Amino acid sequence: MARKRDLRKGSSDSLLLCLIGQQPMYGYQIIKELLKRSQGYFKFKEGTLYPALHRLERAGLILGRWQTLPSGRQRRYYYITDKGRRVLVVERGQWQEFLTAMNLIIRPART
Amino acid sequence: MARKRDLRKGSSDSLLLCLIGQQPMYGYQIIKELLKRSQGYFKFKEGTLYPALHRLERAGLILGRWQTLPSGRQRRYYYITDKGRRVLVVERGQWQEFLTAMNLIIRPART
DNA sequence: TATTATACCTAGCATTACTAGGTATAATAA
DNA sequence: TTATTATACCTAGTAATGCTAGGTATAATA
Repeated sequence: MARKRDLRKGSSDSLLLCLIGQQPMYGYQIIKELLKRSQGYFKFKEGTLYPALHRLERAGLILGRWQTLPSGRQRRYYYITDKGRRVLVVERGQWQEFLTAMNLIIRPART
Repeated sequence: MARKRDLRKGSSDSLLLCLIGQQPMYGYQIIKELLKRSQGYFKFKEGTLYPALHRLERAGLILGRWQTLPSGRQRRYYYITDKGRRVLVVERGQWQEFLTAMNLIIRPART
């Protein structure tokens, strides 16, 4: 049972949208940021992250722009779109509903 | 984006294990109970539930026993096993860790 | 008699996290 | 100088799982 892996299913896209909503970021940076901010919990793999970013961009929730550093290195920065912000609000609500429902089962009120 | 569906991925098995740990139940009853206790949130489909129960049984976390009602109708009651209880404790911890990590990203402490 | 509720099951689809590979440059260590 | 590590992007294919859509069968109700 790959529990930890599966727990993340369905929350990854929201997590990325939320993070990019706080500040534009590029892929490699997102991996490092999630690792740091979650105190080591979220170890996103590239095979998870990049396809997820492409999904979000195809859905119009984020927008990627190539940026060239003085060194010549290329980075693709992602920005949240207006649509992305609207979806983020909805997803926050859905996340809360999900938590509420989970708690009703996991911690049933004593009768 | 099938968000609600995906949010459940990875939590379904734990949810079922938790419920059966509270009281032995049969499949049809579990669907009704989850719907009732979650105030309408968890609408488990049969195509989700029964394969999940079989997974849990194959993993030795629950045990199914056929029971015949006076009417002659057959029900398969599932009981949590000792192994199931141990796994449940672990999964509870993993769930909490996951929530903690999510909150660190979603609700970053103001600096 | 027809419909609904009960009660179980499964094959196949869609989605997604991950493995394992690839390309390329810059910085650092040996 | 050369090798390694870090940075920075990408994708094909695999495994896992929720769901659709079908199936079987009985009991209760309209």
